[in-house]
Amino acid sequence: MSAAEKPVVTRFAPSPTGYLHIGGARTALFNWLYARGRKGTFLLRIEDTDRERSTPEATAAILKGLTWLGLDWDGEVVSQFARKDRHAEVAHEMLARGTAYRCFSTQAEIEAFREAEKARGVSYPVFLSPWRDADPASHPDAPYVIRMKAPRTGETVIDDRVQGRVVIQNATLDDMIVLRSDGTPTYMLAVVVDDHDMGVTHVIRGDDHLNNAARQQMVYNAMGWEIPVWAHIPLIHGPDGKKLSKRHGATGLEEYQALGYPAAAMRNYLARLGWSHGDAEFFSDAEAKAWFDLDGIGRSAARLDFKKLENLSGQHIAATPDAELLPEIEAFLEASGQPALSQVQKTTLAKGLHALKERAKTFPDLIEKARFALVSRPVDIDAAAAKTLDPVFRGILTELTQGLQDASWTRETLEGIVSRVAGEHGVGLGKIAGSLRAALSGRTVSPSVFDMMLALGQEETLARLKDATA
RNA sequence: GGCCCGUUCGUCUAUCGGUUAGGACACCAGGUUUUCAACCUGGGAAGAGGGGUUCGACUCCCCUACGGGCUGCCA
Repeated sequence: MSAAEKPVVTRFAPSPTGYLHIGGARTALFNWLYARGRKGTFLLRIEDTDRERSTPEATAAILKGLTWLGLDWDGEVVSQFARKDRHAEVAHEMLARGTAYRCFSTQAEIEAFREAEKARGVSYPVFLSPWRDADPASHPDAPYVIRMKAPRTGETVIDDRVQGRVVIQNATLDDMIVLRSDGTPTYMLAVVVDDHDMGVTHVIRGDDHLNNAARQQMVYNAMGWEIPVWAHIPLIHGPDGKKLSKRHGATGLEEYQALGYPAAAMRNYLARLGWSHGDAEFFSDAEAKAWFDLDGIGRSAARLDFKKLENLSGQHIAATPDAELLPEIEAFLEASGQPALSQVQKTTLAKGLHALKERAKTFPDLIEKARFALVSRPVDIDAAAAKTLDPVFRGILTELTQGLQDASWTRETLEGIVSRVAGEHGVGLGKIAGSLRAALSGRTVSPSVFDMMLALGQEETLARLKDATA
């Protein structure tokens, strides 16, 4: 059974040298969707073999980011560093099989070689170790690295599900080091050993690894292991088409959380970046899992488009049931360091949510629009709103207040009363709504006045009206 | 420098030799409306350039340009 026929096992393997990059998040999403849509397994491995740059904080940030994005992994998180003995073991097995050899060339010698070659005009100096076929009896008692005995001629073909058939001339590749002189494994060895041991069937990763795949495939061959299905996906660029960097603002996943995009919207947006399923733009996780396929992945780099993310965000907020939305809003408040909602605020917000979510694009946007429900009396009325509360309209509002005193608190009744009062005074509904809006929210921009009255309740509504007309 | 990958509206993309090159976001105009949004209708907007192959190329091949990646005892 080939890797393509076995139960799917994918993995996300970030190196813990910083926050979870938006590009990495998408790679994780693709792996997750592929596995989850096929009843497969999605594993997580932290590539922490670079002891200089790896930090526990970065690992924690990555796990936190994935958790927020809703990408759950199976089993324990694997630490690549913890598996170093296994890596060394494989390197020595390669030695025993004759597919690797000890190389005693020093870094200084190799550097000197490269310099000399370049000076001679050789543009791609391939270091050929003199120890490749040396008699072990001639080995000095000195530090050495273990190099893979790579084929010198012919070509290595990467059969990639996204990039197609990619051919690399073996002559352009040197004998890569699999085990350093200090006995630690290099990345090229570690990934292969780990992917093999973890049973990974599909390697879905950024195309910055496309060239590496050729050398890694050689390790699979050297060990007689089955080659996984390769799928090298294009990278994500900033809005300007250039490589993603700090300068573009939001490059870390946690920044998107702080910006107030729902995780569901993030998954939807990221999935559409480089992948498509016909004309599907707005979809659920269930649909994404059912539709996601390697064939739908594009071959060119995509740019980040915050406008589209925002639009999708608004659609997801509107589509989320109130009962699920409220906890998400509270989580956002906490994540962005804002004060938690009081019981009263929560109750009022919950009642107005159905109307608010239709008009908000992000959580901060929703909070802003929910201002009327979050402030307490006396409501602060800004200058523009105060203009609508002139003596004439205050009189009308006073009358309206009386009319609302014993009203049954339903939309129909409220609309009836407000238009009746408007009619009696010969003013348009718009004018009276403006004053009402000012009294209830203190602003000239707010949700529908009826939605506000319903969310606020009779008691609070009347109290705010009395405050404004006093 | 070398090797590898890529190039359809401003952006994300559909198209898998024959379409008036479709959709979405954004933008513009109009409509609706108690404000703002939302919503509805309409509009402008694309195959990098040049050679082939073919009855016919956005689709296949080559070259150029541009963009990206790799080229470590980093991952």
